[in-house]
Amino acid sequence: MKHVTAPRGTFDVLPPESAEWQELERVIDEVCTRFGYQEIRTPIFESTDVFVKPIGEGTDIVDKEMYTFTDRGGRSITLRPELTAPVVRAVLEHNLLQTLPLKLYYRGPIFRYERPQKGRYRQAHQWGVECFGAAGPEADAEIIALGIEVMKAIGITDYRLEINSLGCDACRHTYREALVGFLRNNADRLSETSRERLERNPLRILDSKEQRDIDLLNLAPTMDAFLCQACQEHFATLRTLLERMGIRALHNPHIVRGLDYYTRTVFEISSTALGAQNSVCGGGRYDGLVKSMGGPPTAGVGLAMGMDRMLMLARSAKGGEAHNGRPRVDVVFVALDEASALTLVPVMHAVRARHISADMDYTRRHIDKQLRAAGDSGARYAVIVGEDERHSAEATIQDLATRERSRIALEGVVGELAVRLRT
RNA sequence: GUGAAUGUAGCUCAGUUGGUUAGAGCGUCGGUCUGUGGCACCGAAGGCCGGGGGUUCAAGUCCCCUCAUUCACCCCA
Repeated sequence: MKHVTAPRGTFDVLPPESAEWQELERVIDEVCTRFGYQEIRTPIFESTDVFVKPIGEGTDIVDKEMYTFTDRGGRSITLRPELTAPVVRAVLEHNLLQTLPLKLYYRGPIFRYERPQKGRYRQAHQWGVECFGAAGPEADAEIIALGIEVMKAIGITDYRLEINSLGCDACRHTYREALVGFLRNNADRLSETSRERLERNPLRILDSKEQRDIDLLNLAPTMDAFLCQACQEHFATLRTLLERMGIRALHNPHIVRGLDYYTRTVFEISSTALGAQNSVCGGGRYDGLVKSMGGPPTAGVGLAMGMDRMLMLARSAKGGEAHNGRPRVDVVFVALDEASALTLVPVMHAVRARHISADMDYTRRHIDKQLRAAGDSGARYAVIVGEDERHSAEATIQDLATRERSRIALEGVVGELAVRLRT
């Protein structure tokens, strides 16, 4: 094994697994479109500034996880670690906020320099949606519903949706003071890492996994008591809407999210099937983000889902299927000699032109082997031509499930297959 | 970035207290069957035992380093 290998934390997607990715991408496109979102594609890399301010200094992503380098022109460039900030950048650059509300979705790779683990990669893949210009809770509800719709469509049923409100700038600030005050007084009961966070990013302590932190937090003041009237109403209406849409959401006052730009609604979807990396989806409202990036004050809500993790969940829900590594087509053409192959190639081309999937084994091996491979691959029909058929301008069509054979004129093959496969 | 476990054929894994030429099942390819599959039987290809160094008469096996994966922490998708 002296080959060059894929870089740490990256992976190749090979067939037949690549088909699962195509299916997931198709579902994302379909559902987002159905909900009135349009796709946006932004560059894989951006100016480093795009991420530093919006995500926030002091967050792990900015402090130690970004792939940042200087290009030949001396510019600081970063491989995108998430997509909300690049989307906002593009929206402002092209003045898309002229027509509100603006509803966009995206999917693609993101990069974070982390120690790899199951469900955590240096090149990961996310899809997500962003809705700009809608301040009301209907937008929050729509986005959560959209996320769940996508999960349902690929067969994920075992998950947990948790929501919380962080309040607006005003009420969050008062809460923050209260929380910090309380934690300072009890600093000796906090874990070491949380004591450090007390100065840099105190809200993050809320979702600590340390038992001693959890115990202490049960006594700490909670956000609910500090929400202003408007924030309270927003959150209450969101919960009512979700309930009326048949979406069960648990209120977890300890959800805070890792990025600085969230306001009011935050939510997370997780599954125990993923081990320690149990979060599949995260999102929330970021009413201050657009303005902080130099745009007009604009409300925004969004969500991001990890495609790698979704596929892991979809797989564990389905269970493994056996494949023999061959492409799956409906019709397999079998030529018994060179002349037959030359006769069959144009016929196969015509079949493919009729949107019927077809393939032919060009190795010209023994008919036994060809039929066996055809059967294993899951094909429905074999079209066989050898010396006999060629002399009478015919082909043998065999139903691979029933083994029934019949001979028909070569020129009738396309029509016959079209009819048989339609049922 | 911290701690731990594991790396043997394309895949899943055996390989004893160090001891001839490193094995099995599945898969792949060929044959039994000069033109009709899934079964069966026979055969073949495929390995610097993750990489490097060391101990030893002798290393897949013991020691050190390194790379990768997995698990937990951290963090998040």
